[in-house]
Amino acid sequence: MKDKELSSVFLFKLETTAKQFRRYKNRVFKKHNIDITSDQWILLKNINEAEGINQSELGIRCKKEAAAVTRTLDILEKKQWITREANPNSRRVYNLFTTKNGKKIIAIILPIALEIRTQARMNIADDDLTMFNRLLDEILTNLG
Amino acid sequence: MKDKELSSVFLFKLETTAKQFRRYKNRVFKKHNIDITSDQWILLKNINEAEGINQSELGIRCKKEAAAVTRTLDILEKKQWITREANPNSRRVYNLFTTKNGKKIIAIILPIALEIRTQARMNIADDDLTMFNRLLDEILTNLG
DNA sequence: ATTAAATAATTGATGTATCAATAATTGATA
DNA sequence: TATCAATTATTGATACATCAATTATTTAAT
Repeated sequence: MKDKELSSVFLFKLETTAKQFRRYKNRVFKKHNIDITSDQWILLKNINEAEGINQSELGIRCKKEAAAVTRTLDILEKKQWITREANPNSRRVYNLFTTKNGKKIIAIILPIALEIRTQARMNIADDDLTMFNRLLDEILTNLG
Repeated sequence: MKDKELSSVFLFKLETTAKQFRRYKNRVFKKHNIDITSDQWILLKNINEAEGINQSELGIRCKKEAAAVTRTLDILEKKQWITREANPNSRRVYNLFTTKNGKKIIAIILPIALEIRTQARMNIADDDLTMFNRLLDEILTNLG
């Protein structure tokens, strides 16, 4: 492949694959009749893994902007899967917790999420994934 | 790295890198005072590479849904960079063409787009890119 | 202690993604 | 040829991404 082609193809493919992955997750959730999106799931899971985390930390952890975090949390709150609790030490901060219902839906989704990951990496060896990760890191650095 | 980690890390990184790349492009365009987004650019460039193409073919080529194509073309049309011409053989179809202004902006953007690609693949060898492409194809197949 | 700077979260505006439904037209089939 | 199916494009609804601006609060500096 020519140089120019190689560079544009891999970047295009990077974007379309990421988009396809997101679409795939959303469809699998829907197929299981779970009313959640892939982005809502990322936040929900991460709150559960760090109960009490605040919004800005959650945004850093999930690589989402504060504005997006705010709005997606509104949805999760409406679904009663999380709560925002006032932080006793700072009135600016909300601490985030999953609710009982939240934990229920997490328990349902976890095995499905595993299936999704397994499917996505089918026929790809660990070594290749490691290499893949390294290249993604390199690209991220380049775009830093 | 543990198996589970490896699988979830690489998928997360795939998505965040794609997102970062998109953000990067938009910022570079803005920095050059060019009023275009990365998605508008993809469509504009592809119309130019296949003048007369119709919307559904353009969508396939750019891996975008018809609805998204329609709306982004509305924007490009408003900016007077493209036109939708009635197809004489089928009243359902519009043929897409870049305008004079469209070609002007394309000429301005092309070298910038090259810079972006060059920056993104800095310090990455062709062989690695080829391998990277193969893995992306594999993942795409898995999610097909 | 006051003022200035930084931080946490929200809101508004615009653009894109996706699904679902629809309109208009064309193609296939019986 | 009349009907049914497929195709092309659009629109509506909802969610997310991003930038910019704003509010409220906290921290730092003078």
